[in-house]
Amino acid sequence: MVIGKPVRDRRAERHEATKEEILDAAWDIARTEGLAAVSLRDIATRVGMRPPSLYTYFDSKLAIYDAMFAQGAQQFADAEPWDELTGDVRHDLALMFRTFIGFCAEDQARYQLLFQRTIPGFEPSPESFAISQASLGRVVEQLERYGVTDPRSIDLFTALGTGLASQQLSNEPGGDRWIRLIDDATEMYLHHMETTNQRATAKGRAAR
Amino acid sequence: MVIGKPVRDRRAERHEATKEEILDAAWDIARTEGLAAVSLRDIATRVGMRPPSLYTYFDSKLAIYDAMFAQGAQQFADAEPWDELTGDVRHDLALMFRTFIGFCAEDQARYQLLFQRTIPGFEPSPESFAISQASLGRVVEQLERYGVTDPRSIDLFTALGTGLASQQLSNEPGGDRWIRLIDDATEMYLHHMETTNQRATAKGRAAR
DNA sequence: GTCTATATTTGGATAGAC
DNA sequence: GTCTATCCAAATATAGAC
Repeated sequence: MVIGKPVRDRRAERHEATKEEILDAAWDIARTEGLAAVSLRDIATRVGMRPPSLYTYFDSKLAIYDAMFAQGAQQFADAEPWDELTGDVRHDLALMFRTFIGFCAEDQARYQLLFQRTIPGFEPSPESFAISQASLGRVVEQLERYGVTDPRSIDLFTALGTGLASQQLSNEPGGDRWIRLIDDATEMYLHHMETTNQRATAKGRAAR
Repeated sequence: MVIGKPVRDRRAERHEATKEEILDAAWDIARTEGLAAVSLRDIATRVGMRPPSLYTYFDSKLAIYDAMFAQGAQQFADAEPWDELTGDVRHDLALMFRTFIGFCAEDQARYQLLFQRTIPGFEPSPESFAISQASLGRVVEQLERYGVTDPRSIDLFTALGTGLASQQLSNEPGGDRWIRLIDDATEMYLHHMETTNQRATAKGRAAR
């Protein structure tokens, strides 16, 4: 009788689990001490290792930042609310704003890592960057479905979302002073769509 | 005959001049290597000193960051375009956007230091912070002159400006892709003013 | 896979001579 | 005011034993 190869690689699974644990510790530090304050020493302490042992899992500190970037970008992709779209422009735009701004406001460190260049020497690998680019692409596609095809209007949309998120985070982290402006911002942007060369879809207009 | 006290204190003047030199060096490093990469060692090298000598001028590294913050806030105050206002709402709002966004886009490091919390452990002293708060206050006053008294609308204004600046800096530093949207943003915001409880002043309306 | 030991660099800060 | 000397701590990273 022949013994088959095991289907699961328990060693690899364990390895992956430990990598996750290390990243969790790194996020903890980033959130409490600041993204730039992450150190191998502190990570090691939290996971109960000595610093050199981390090199079994990551090639360098920047590799850890990169893995964090990939995680954050994936979380962003997972947060996209495509299954909650109703076809009503007003509702759907507000939903997109809310999702983006909520995601940003949820975690300042993650926002810094994903959307700003704050760590000297760090930039995401092409693979990690691709994840976040894909998410942005889906936002653009969705806007286009509502007739927003002018690149300038798309840029204005992202600027509005970023502005609300950025102000919320830097002036009142944890609060909702700018989050509460999402409906106003949506209304304002809707009017912009209607008065430039943009057209809301028939369904979108009908729902008003 | 009595010899009067010297009017100028040459020693103090020299001291101030050296402080400026040190801050200039710090800005150079911040702009080329990143704000977080500023170190006493590098500053000292650039000004031709040994690191300990810097303590004659500043009590600590954070004190240097604080002095940089004060400088940046003062530059912001000086950049305010109050003498270029015409009384035309459209013109003046666009001018305010352009001034703010131009100021931000000019220097990423300065933007980071003034408007974001990116250096672990740093926060501006009350004196330095007051400088930037005063500038913001003058912006608010000006908006109020145009009838924008609703705090929510004021917050929406700052969010729009911040969003354009932020997107410009993080996606296309040195470019003008979002800067070119200022007139569109102004138009959009103007309509928001007109449709909420805001009123443009008679003079502002008349000029349209 | 984890450790000890170690290298190396960097960094902020102080003491005290000149 | 500037320097040397020094401290101390933190930080990333490697070598090699277990």
